[in-house]
Amino acid sequence: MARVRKTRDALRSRALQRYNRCEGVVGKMRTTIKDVSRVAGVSIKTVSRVLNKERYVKDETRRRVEEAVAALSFSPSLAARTLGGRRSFQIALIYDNHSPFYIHQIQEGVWARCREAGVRMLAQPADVASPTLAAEVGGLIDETHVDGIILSSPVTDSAVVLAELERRGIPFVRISPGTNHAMTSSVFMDDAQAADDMTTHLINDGHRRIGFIVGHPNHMASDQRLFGYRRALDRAGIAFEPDLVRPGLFDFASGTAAAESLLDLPNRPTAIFASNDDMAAGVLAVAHRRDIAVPDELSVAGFDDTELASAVWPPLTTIRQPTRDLAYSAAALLFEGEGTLAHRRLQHALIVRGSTAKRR
Amino acid sequence: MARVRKTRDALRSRALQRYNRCEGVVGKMRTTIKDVSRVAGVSIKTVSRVLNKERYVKDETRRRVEEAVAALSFSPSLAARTLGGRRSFQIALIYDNHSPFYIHQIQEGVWARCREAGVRMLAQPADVASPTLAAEVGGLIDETHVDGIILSSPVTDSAVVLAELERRGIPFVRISPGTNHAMTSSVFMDDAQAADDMTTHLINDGHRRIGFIVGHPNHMASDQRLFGYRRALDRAGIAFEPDLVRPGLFDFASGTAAAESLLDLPNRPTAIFASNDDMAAGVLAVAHRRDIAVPDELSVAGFDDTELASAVWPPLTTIRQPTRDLAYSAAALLFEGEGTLAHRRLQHALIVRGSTAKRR
DNA sequence: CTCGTTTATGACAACGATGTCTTAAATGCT
DNA sequence: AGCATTTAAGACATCGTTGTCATAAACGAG
Repeated sequence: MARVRKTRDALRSRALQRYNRCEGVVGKMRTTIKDVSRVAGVSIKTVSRVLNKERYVKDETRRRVEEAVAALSFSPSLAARTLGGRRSFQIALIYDNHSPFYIHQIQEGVWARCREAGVRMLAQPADVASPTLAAEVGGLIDETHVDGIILSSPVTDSAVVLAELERRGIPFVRISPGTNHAMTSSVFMDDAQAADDMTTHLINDGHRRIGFIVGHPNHMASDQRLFGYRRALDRAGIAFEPDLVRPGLFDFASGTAAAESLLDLPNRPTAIFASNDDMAAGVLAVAHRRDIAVPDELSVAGFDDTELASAVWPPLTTIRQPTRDLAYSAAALLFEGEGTLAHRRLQHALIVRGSTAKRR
Repeated sequence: MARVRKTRDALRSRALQRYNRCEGVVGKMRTTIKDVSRVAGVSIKTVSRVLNKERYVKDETRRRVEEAVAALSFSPSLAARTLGGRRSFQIALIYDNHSPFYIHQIQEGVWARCREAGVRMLAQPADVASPTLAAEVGGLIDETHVDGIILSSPVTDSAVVLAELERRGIPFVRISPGTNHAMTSSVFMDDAQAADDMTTHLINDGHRRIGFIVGHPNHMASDQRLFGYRRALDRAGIAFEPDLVRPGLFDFASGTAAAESLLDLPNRPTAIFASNDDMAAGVLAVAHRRDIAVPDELSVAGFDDTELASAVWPPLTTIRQPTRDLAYSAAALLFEGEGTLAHRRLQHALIVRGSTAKRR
């Protein structure tokens, strides 16, 4: 037995040497499963089995193959796997979001889960306003054979994209969708409740005139945050004043514009709640420019708790949205979900920092 | 002639109908080049020629094929193209950078150029400190067959990665490399000159004690910026004081830490120049906290001109680094370069905003 | 001890494109 | 008109895996 083993090992070792020599001479040919099978002394199918952790491989055989893989530092061709098999080991993350912080966290979260699963992530920017969006998504799927898709807001609510995905029956998960919650798998937080929490916090601080800057109209979350703001006012018995609500686009510039007009009001608000941190930073800038002390004369609140929230002065009271975790969970759902419908709600948190204070 | 044409068209039209019917019945089989060839009434090779814009296809034939492609909304399988052909229509962008703003712009730029070229971009986070980095990059190349690679700082200066890429002879371009400029294709700006410009600007404003916060030690640009700072001091005949230089990590927290210690000095600086905007924002926060007026009592300067620079108060005087353009150019170089060595230097700009002022 | 079942492995086709080679028709030149 | 060259299109092998099927050995039950 030991004798036989030794001979076999010797044979394999010689095969390895031959292989190495060849590589030196011929130049650079790709290392393939065939090379591995030769070195390990098994068929390519067996190597494939080991690679895919299939059953019915003897421990001893598995060991030999794994050794060969390591010795040749072999990485199987995704293209071949995709073409031959039923999986592509790739998923796509489709987003159209203009906040770098936000999408950075989304990418991070999805990527982390993909890495664990040994799956590649294709980050795909898109334009929800484009009339060719559905075709582009379809093309992406055809080209790459992705096994699944993760949609980030606002692509989550593009009817044409959803229809295209349904038509193809490709698994997908939505991150913070605004519509049809029940129809597809998704991960989300309660935007309305979060906005309600923040508004209530401001009310508890004695504020009665609270300005609100709405988010980008493409994002369903914008409506929900506005809804939460109104609900909190209602509950507190404070009349809703349309004048105190201004449109925004989730970016700094629209935040400053909205702040200017809010602070121009004859009876200006004592607090401004912006639908995200970027716009809240815009409010802070306007306040500074006009020498309005924050938080003494004006409380300012944001939403998202991106890095920006702590980078401005004073640091923003904001809602911590578990962005990275949402993304991670979305990927997890995609991998574990196996086509079943599932939902995951993650908790938000009210983060109180220096930009808000009791009304004086 | 017209008769023949008509008959042909009729035949093709019927083929298309048959195809559509089949799809309805059988379910969802991928649309392949074969389907296109059937509908267009040509061989698959001819379709392939049209797809790849090869010569030797009659205009009339090309038209027919293009019509068929459109009618079936066919997108060729990247996996098959990769496996069969010599190109993969994919490149990888490898980065390890903790500033979301920065990498967002890098991704944006590379992606824009890729889109023009009809090439997919694989965004690949990495860890320069990881001992397995080279192996991971090698694995990436083997798995995906990428046609080329773009390296973003600090991966640009990982000796093991560079060696791996050279060994494989895969085309690559570096964005803002710190070392061996001449050896590989790259796009960059003059970090030393930019830091020199900023320092000189502060000196011209009457500042003599200028604090400096160094960037992340992994980034070669950090050294160069420090070098530019020293050069400007030298030229102005100002003695270099090691006490005025503090280490940083390119993030907000390290900026505040450095600022704290600089402002604790018995004879504190009248200006602080941070090696990037995130750290400069940290300086601003500390100044606010200590009630040090910016820019009246303290001038603060950043570097990069990310969105953060305009989102803080006062907006930062900074160096505009053409990040997006660097990335775009890097991709352009990769596509046009054809293996030749090339370099592209892009201009930086000194952006003066409210965070710096003449020394009082 | 025999027979069905599980375990373990290999042979071979298939995936959907491109590369190479072949062939036929059209064109240009004497 | 005759021949070389260019243009145009197809047949078929190929890329590197996985899926399917076949087959042999080991195992368990009666």
